[in-house]
Amino acid sequence: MPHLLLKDLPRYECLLECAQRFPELDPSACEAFLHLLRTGDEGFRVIDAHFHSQGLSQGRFTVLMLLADKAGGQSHAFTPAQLADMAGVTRATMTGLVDTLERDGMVTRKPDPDDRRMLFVESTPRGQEFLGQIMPEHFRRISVLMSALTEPERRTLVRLLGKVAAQASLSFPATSAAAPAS
Amino acid sequence: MPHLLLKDLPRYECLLECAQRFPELDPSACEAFLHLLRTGDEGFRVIDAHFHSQGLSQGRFTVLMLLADKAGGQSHAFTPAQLADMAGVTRATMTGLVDTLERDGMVTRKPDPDDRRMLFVESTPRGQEFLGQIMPEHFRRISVLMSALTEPERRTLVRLLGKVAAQASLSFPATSAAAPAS
DNA sequence: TTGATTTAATTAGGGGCCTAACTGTAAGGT
DNA sequence: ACCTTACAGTTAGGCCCCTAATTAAATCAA
Repeated sequence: MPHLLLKDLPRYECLLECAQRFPELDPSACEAFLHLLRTGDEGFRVIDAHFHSQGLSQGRFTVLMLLADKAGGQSHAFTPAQLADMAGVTRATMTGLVDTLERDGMVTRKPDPDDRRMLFVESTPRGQEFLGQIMPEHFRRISVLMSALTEPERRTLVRLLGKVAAQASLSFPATSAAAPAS
Repeated sequence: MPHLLLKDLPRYECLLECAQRFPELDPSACEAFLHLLRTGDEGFRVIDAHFHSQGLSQGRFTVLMLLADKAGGQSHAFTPAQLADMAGVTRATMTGLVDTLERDGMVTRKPDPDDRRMLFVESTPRGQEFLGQIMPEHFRRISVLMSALTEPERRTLVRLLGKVAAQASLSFPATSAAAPAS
């Protein structure tokens, strides 16, 4: 599940040594990159452990969140295609997520009376209630995690991460995944 | 595969609104956390797309890296248990990774003459050569990604990420995965 | 020697994600 | 009407990761 499969990050001297064989290796870039992946994994691990202890997965949690977007306790209704697009997964994956959530009574599928190809996914009261029980601990974990940083540090982190994310989208667009040729 | 299943991060006002329902929600903490997960995902996506275009996965790449640790082109030899420990995956997962790598001629299993329960995994010359072809582009991608940051910014990022990772390990130790009750 | 315990690797089965192929429905051209 | 195209959701099959059970071998105690 983790992005980075290394329990211990290589030491900086190791990167320097490796850079002698590979001139493309920028040691400080590599170091920052490894820290990024590892810290992202750690953060994910913390919230994912909570989800799993509640029988949830990141994907199912996201779907419940998207369906619960409105305040007031009323549920949104989206088509699987809309959900897949918002969550950034394929429609096939969304079918599986909705299958599991429906099996557990968290959401329901309702046919669209106007277009028989389509259907709407809605959160059930039970799904809403379940989400409401999960969220406080979820937010608490995030707060604890980020309590390591002061407010100015958080702003700095967001700014630096934003630069990297922008660079990624710019230099390696997500569309078509792996487009080597041309 | 991604950690964060949200194409677009919620706007800050949205977090503020949500915080009225959930007092545990620390908006600036949440914002920083979401940026961390998203940027980690983006970075991973960039290198993973490269791996996939070469028929590799993150796990198999890591195994090849671990086996190629020595300079001079000679391969290390580790047991599956050692590899699993270094990579931070289970032994069962390592069995599968070595299976695939062996099928593709990248590594070989060699029995331990002293202990017939054990075996050593070694990289083949083909595996070494393949890795040598992959690495330059791998490092180039990391360099491009991190070219968004200056040297001082990289150091700041590493420092801030280190704080968060330390907090994660401290407050939510990895051992036992989900340990809710004290 | 024999039996119990520990340890190595594997197998079995499951979940989540993917791509590609399929089914049913709507819409457009002739 | 008819046929083609486009599009909704699903199914089929695969990879990667997991946990739990299994098999084989070493070790230790009677």
